[in-house]
Amino acid sequence: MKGISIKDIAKQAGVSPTTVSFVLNGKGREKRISEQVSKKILKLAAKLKYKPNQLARGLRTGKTKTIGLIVEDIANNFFANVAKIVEEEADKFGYKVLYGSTEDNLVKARGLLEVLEYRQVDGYIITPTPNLDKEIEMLKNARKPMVLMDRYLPQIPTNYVMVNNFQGAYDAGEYLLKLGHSKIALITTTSEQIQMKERLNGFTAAMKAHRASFPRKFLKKIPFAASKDEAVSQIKTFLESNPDLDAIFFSTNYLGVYGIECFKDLGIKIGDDIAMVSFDDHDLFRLHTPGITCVAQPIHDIARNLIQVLMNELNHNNQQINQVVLPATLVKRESCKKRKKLTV
Amino acid sequence: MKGISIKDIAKQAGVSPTTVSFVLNGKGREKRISEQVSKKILKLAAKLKYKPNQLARGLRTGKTKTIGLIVEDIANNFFANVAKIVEEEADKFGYKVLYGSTEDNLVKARGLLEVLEYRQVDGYIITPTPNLDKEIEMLKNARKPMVLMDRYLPQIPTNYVMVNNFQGAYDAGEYLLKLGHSKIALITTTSEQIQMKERLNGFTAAMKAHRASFPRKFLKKIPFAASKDEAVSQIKTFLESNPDLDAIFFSTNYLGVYGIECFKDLGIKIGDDIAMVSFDDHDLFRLHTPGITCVAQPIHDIARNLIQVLMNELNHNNQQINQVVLPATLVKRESCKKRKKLTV
DNA sequence: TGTCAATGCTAAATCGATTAAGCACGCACC
DNA sequence: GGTGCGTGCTTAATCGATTTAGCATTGACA
Repeated sequence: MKGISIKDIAKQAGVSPTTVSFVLNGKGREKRISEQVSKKILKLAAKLKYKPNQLARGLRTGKTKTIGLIVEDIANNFFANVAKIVEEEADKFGYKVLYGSTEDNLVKARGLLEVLEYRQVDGYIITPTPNLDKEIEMLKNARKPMVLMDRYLPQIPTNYVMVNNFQGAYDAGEYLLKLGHSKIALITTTSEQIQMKERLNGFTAAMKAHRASFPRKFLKKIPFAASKDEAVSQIKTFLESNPDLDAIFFSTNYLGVYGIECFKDLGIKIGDDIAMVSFDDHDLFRLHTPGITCVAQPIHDIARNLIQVLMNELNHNNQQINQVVLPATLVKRESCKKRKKLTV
Repeated sequence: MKGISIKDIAKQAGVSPTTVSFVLNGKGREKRISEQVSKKILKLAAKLKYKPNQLARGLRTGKTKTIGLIVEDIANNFFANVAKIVEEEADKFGYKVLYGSTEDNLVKARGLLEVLEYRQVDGYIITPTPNLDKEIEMLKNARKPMVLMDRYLPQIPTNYVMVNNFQGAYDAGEYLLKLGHSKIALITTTSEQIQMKERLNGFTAAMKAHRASFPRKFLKKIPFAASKDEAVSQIKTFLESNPDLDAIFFSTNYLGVYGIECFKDLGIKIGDDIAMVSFDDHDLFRLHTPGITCVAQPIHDIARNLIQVLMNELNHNNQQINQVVLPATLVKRESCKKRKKLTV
């Protein structure tokens, strides 16, 4: 039932637990333990399948070899994929992952942070919710290793790993313009978070750069807290009151998914009646008929960079701040065709 | 930097750490600590925002208040959704979740189990890979609280929570027959795992019950280890060599997704040229045009039952075995129409 | 007055590892 | 022969909580 402890090995080897600890931590040489004794201990440890008790070790050293991962929603395609690779990468360094979803809710995020502190995680990967500034600031001041993902807090310089939201949205806008579309709407959320702002900025910059008009009425913001049904109904209303649109850019994957649902319900044919691009890729976008053009995030790179930055902090107590911005890729599918009719 | 410990409270309250521990663990009455002292300690603890050190507590009590969750693939819709609810439910009982994906690979599963043991999790929720019998048996013998999910090992009586695979597949088969289809294929994996066998059995039972023929050549097994491209190409070959099929039942969500991809590539119109049903629901199935009929698993119920069974084991050291089988729901969409042409 | 029990609390061991400090021994050197 | 130093190991404290055993004090009762 109970595991093998360092004492058991010590007893069998006829030495003190200290000696065993030194050897098993690779400090045999440094601590001048003889080759003979070292070998004997290592053999015994292997034979008894000794597994150090992480709790005891953690209690003494203050390190748990665990990292906390806070995502917006683990059931969301993007976050689930990142989480998976984060876990794999962390494992390579001997770290395990404790995770939780915030639903972008401040209270939930606070709760998660509290639990993670309580569990003494060594480092944090955080998708910050709105107004999480104070908590992030505190972690920063406590010099906790931490990386933000998907978004950052402009007021607080921290490590982060993100996709280039501006460029992604810019590329999408430019692409639609080059296909000949001119009446292009942007459907986004009311969220004031930086990633959403950047997507808005990138899109409008593309419009401006190509001297295309982008009137207010072509910008639809869906309340951040809206339920799925509310969001779908708002998008439908928007579509119905703007029947002459050429194309729509959806600023996140779930809005894009809702959009498809609206088009389906309203009998609007994607590609033929209207062009669409969505931020983020998704099985649905790939396999939908027609396929949905999207701005894909480099999920593998994001996850790898997150762990790399975190490990840097954990191991070298780095002072410098790492801010990684990765390029987004425009994946062209059939949801965007060249505009045929030159007049409405 | 360092947290508040029980000693700090003891010092400030002018009592011993023992007393503080008793009170904070709700044993004040039992251990005959006076109301006065109890109140003072509770107030101080609240004021200082005392958080017990889980490592120390775990070291002493042998409990970590952590459960290990082993899924097949956290990036898979079904598992991600279950994981999310498992986490929420576990949280209600004060438990955190450590998770990992096996990719249905025995070696990965062994590695995960080892890490979880090493981390001293209190209980396990496991999606067993093939040939994991020995490890499960060992956990069982060690009386570790454990629940299997999605499948079980017929040779080893254990707790499990699953959907009724037989009934789900039966319903799907029967539904297709009642729509007038007769040449119905089943595309499944070569996996010998129980959940896949049951789906096969349920489907063939429906055929038999309705005296429909189900020739060998209508059963296609895709090698369990096949890559996505291999699988897609095999499905295509199968479709091309059986051009007169009325309908296809895919036994898992990812095969259904591959199927859609094949139909798309081959220019086969789902619903019109062929009917399809897939096991598991998915955003893609819901929003595809036409919508894909599927056998949906009760994800919430599954997750809730998993935690309930596990908590039972954890708290009452239950001896009895809990085997929960939940009903699957046939979600009817447009991918299955009534058969029109009575002759080919 | 002495015994016993109840009351209210504390001392100290414990979980299993890490680590600062130091002990004993042998050898070299003046 | 005493001092100093390197070698090879051990002792004991420590992390923070839990828990067993038990110590004072008080009051009841014979």
